[in-house]
Amino acid sequence: MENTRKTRVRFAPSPTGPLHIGGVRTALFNYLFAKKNGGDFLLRIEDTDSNRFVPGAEEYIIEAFQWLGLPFDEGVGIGGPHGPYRQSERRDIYRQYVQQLLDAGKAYYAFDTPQELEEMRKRLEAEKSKSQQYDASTRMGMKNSLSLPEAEVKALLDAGTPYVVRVKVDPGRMITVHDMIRGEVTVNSEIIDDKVLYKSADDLPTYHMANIVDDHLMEITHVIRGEEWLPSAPLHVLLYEYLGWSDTMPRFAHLPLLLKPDGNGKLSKRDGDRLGFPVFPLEWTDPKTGEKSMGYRESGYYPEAVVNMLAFLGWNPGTEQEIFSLSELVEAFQLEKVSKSGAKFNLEKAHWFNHQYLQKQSDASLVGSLRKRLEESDVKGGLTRRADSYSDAELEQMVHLVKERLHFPSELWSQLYYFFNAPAEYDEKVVKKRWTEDMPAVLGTWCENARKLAEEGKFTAEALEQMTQSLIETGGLNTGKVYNSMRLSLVGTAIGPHIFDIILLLGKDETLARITAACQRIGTGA
RNA sequence: GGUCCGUUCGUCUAGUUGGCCUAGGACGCGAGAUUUUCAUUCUCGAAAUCAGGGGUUCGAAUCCCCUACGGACUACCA
Repeated sequence: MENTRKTRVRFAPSPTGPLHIGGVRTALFNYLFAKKNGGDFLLRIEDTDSNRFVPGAEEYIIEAFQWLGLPFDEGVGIGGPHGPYRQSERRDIYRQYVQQLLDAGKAYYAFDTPQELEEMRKRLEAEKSKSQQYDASTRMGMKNSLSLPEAEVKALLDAGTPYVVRVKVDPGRMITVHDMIRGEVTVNSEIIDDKVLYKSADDLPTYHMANIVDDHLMEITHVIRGEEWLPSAPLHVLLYEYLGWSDTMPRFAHLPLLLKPDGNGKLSKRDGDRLGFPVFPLEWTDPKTGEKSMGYRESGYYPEAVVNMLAFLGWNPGTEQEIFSLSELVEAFQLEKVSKSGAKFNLEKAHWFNHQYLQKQSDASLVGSLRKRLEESDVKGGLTRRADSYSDAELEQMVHLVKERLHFPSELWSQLYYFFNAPAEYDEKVVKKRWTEDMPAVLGTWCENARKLAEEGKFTAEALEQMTQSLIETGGLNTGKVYNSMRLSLVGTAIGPHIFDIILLLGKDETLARITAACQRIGTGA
């Protein structure tokens, strides 16, 4: 029977804010598992807490997965035969199953007010009682349909007294969860409390109830979620039993947590702010405070790189391959290979992954972001030529020169700015180390030679290099000093690709102008 | 406090049927090579007595027990 069911998994976030990167990883593992097994990947929105609802969060989640390239087969935004997929729209469905539990004596009404619950906890704490929970050992002292006479319960109900429905957990049973990652986890039912299943506050079930009902109705075969759910998994197993669904209960897999890069503990939004890296896939602006949080997309990450990096946090194929496309990940993925312990997020490695994916991009595809930055500079002024005078082909050649050293497209400008701005000043250290008194004369000759070559139509890398070499040889000059002085004149400091590549892209006129300017300014200024 | 989960280089991890592990790879770090510079690239290197302690065994990172430490959970939140 197990074999005949199609694999179906779900990602079930709450719309309480932007999607955390840990949530993205949970979703990714669900996706990989589903696709590996030819199954479905659903999106269900768990909005049973009206207090924490944040406008825009649902849209954010959908957009994030579009950007990441992890499409859902079914769910909010797509539809499907098991809808609605938003829990707030499933009230009537839940009510029916809560009633079933009530009728079967597996759940009961409780009328305790928040203050009364608070008092109970304080009292039990003062008594140093082993457990401070609402359970078999305490429920008879509270106001509920188990402790109160039937007539009183009916009167309370008829009067419209607010109530919750709690699950009735009988003590003394061993409940075991078969976790695909951790193996068997067994607990005594006495440590499970009579959790609230149905809230009076917003007339909706709690996570525990909604989750079980939906997973059953949506024919979910595997529940793959974060480790924070492991402690409540036995309750869920019990609920499947109470509802009579044990035979189709999904298999569980609890994923290790994503930890802070430094110290211990769960990765949080604050860590991102503190350490300056994105914790969310997309940029997010808090609708209440207007506070902005950075996103991977806006920071220049490639979605494929984010996916690849996330896949390797807590999972490993067991081979030495690290760069995986999505389809390769699907192919290689095995839930059994997910590690048990939490994984610290590593920013350096994230950069490295992005570097790898940036190298796969074509030069032409990077021209756009260079041009955008160029146009911004043009507005500020100070460029040697107007932004629109540069052709795509020209920019593409520049991109080609520096691509291999980039981690992000945004670094293009810091690697290429000198093509667009003549040096405003010259790096003093380089001047001291490389520039000699005879340099103006040497470079003056060089300029004359270059001009001659240009007249002969031989302003090429080969010819220029040959000319420079013979100039050095005949003059008995120091190679490093000459080349670096040229670089200093052209760039302003000692960085960049091969000097003749720079010269060719700068063009004859700009090259000669910059060298001439350097000879005058460095000679006289210092 | 209670319950549960976890613990191999700084970090992510390989290792899962005990011997091929004097513990492998990657990121980062260091050195060297190449280069006119910076970066890239390449090569080499440092880096885990496998949390600690007891067993079992001819032999343990791998099996068992204990301890320590870390984490999660313990709401009418998910």
